[in-house]
Amino acid sequence: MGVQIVGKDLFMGQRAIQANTEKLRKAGLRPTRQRLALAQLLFARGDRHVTAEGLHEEAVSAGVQVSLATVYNTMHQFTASGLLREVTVDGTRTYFDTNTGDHHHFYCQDDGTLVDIDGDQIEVAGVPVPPHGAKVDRVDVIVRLKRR
Amino acid sequence: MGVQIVGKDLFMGQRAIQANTEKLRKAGLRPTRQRLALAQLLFARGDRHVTAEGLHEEAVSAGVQVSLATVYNTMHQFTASGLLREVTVDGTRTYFDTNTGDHHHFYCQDDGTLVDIDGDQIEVAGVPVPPHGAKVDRVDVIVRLKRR
DNA sequence: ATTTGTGCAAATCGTTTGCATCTGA
DNA sequence: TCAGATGCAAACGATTTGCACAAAT
Repeated sequence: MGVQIVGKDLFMGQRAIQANTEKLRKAGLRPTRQRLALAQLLFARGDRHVTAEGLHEEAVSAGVQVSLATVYNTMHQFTASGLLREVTVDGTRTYFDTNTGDHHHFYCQDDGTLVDIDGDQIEVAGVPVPPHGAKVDRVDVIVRLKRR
Repeated sequence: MGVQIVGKDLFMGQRAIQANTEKLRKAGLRPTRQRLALAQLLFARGDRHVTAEGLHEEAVSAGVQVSLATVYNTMHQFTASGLLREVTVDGTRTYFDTNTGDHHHFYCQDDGTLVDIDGDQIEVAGVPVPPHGAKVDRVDVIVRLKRR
């Protein structure tokens, strides 16, 4: 007991299933097996930065049966529902961030690593008034790092 | 007089050719016909944000014979030489910015437009010390806009 | 039962590369 | 002359899409 079989995937505890089910429901998404499993991988351990490809590999090696296309779809749905946030730093790959709060990023250009910077730490002053008919959606600060 | 034929392209004045030739030489690049033409398109009128695809179209409709592959190569060479700067905002396309000085950007998410924000205007305070062995290469601020 | 999600494989898009051919110094 | 630049077309990798099938309410 305490472990329920989700399809063929037995890595989620009863608690986790309930928590994620509720999280998905609140976001207006049906708690399917794949979404539950992906949510578990994404949200179980703190803040993460993942690519679709990366999450797919993780899922597969955790024994979750899910296609790469579904991972892409799911991550976009999660993003649209506010469960994830897209981070664009590199052009060649899209990162998804499980931290949807106010924060910024270090981006290590040498190895493609992302590290959060708390929103409280950085202050951006002097943002000009947006052009006519537009309003500020978000301000992203990316601190690009290179090897010393 | 005043207009020299560059291959089949007669849109560059003698002055422009000389100016761009020198600019390329200083950057350590041989002033070929294509590079001269692209430099002219890029640098003739103030600060610009261009995609490779966009610049290629411009070149073609200006009567410049150049392939898309060469435009890509050239823009990367210009970037490596400090004549251009790459701006990553969208993931699906790479923008090149003729403004290589200290500045930031408005990004209009609805139509993909970029607008410069002067470096003096914005101040970023509180950037944490970079992780071990890394140093700050650059700080990018992207103000994402949406329609009001 | 009806709506919504999933998987697969093919299509797409921007970008890069290999290589034979030109061209500027 | 001859390193360096160009063009073309093919290769590429990440992402998206169309559609038949499966699962959730």
